[in-house]
Amino acid sequence: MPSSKTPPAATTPELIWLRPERTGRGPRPAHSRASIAAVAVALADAEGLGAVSMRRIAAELGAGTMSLYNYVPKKEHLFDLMLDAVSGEYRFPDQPSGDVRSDLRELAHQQLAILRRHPWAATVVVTRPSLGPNGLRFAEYYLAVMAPVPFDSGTKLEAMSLLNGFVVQFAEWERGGVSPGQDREQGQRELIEYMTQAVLTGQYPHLATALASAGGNPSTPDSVFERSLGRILTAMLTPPDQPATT
Amino acid sequence: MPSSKTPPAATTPELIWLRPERTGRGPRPAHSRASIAAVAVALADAEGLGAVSMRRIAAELGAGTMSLYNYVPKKEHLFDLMLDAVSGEYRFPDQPSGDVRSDLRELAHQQLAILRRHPWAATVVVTRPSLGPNGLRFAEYYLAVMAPVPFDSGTKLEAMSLLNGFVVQFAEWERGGVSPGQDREQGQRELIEYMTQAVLTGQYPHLATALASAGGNPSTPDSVFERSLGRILTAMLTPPDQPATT
DNA sequence: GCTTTCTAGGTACGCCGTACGTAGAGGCGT
DNA sequence: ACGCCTCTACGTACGGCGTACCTAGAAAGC
Repeated sequence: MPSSKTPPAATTPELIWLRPERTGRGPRPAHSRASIAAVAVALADAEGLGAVSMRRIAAELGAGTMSLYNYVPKKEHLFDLMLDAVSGEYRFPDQPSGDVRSDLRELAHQQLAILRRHPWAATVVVTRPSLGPNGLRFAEYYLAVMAPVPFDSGTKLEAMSLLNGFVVQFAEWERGGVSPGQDREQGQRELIEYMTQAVLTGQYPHLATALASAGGNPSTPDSVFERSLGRILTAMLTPPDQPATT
Repeated sequence: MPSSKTPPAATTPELIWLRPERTGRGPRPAHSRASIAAVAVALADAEGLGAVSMRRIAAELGAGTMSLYNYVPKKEHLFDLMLDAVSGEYRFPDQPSGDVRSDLRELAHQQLAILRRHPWAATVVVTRPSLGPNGLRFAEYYLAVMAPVPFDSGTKLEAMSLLNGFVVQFAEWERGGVSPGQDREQGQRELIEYMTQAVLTGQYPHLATALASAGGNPSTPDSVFERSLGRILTAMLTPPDQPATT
């Protein structure tokens, strides 16, 4: 009776964190998930996400292309590893300060800093929100910060998504929404040119006045972030059915 | 003196909306940006964003691969066209109702409906926020809705980003953050499995309790959307420096 | 020591985006 | 009316991609 051999385990898991990095048999691997992730992160930082290919990473490691597949079964998993690697850059205090709002603010600032250091990460996190060990650390600390707030856990996690989503969107917006090698300056200029000439058709009166008055106050990205963050925090910490209307 | 021949116009614009669709010379084109976009949208709806390739679209149109490049100079521009095509699905009333909050709510619902009809659109909009004619229509109507609100235009546009960003993030989250052909069910199951076993290590006490209490109330996606939307609206409509703390 | 299980890596397939060149159609200036 | 000149259509080809599949050989367990 083969019952002690573990039930067939179905198919091998798709989630990389469920695959053990090493089983103990066979030759010692020459690399590790961590080192692979580090190389990939460095490459993406230097040349953009588009430069990250299995071949390239393998070459950078001095390995054969296909050897990489022993560590990273699919390219998507590489992104998971990269994301979790940069999530390791968070620095959490041993204890939340007790001031929920300012702790959340600090968390958001760290997240923004990380996304600025690794601009590709915003793109990745939005399309592949995988929760590796460092992602869990983040969630854990976040929940610790939120401990004094009297919401149920589901609501707290919804609020976390709200906050994360905002920071990521902001980072992506700040990047100018440009693809790898593109010139941000030119993109901005052309967008303004297009909007200006669209507005001249008279079909967009409100946009016209908005555009006209926009020239005045060129507020810095940081101040925009600060203001919007304040709003988001307020929204997060408002009891669920507070708003009077609708 | 060649001065009447128009100044060199620098380089051809990168923004597709700045390129005239047709100049009037030469043979009549057999296709149009609109028809191309329609084909691409249908294909992405049916087989996912990954199935959208220049070759495939051209084939679907009955055209040679390279002919497509007469209409769409780069693949990225194809995404711009697709996005603006689905943005054409918005239905705006002639006049805002005057109830800002409920008009914004309606706008958000329409946006969510569109993103549910075209799941790929969330991914695209986040990496390539291009503003085509229909995008401008949206912004215009949004500003009309916001007309009674006494913020300056910059702040209103920031608020729009907040709202858009939220809806997009929600749609992406709802999709389960899975890549084209992936099985969402399995992804969810594996994620839960991983979190469960991670929590068992005792390193994540808050997560543990959150996970334990989460089993109770399996709130529907719609109710989550509704609640979070309410918070976002509150955040948007709160005067910029209202919050007392920090 | 034998077996079993792992790692390393080469080869090859079918995709992709797109640079470039050619052929011909049709509007415009004269 | 005619010719020019610009535009469209599209085939060919290049370099790159992810990865399926296969062969060797190294080390851990019995």
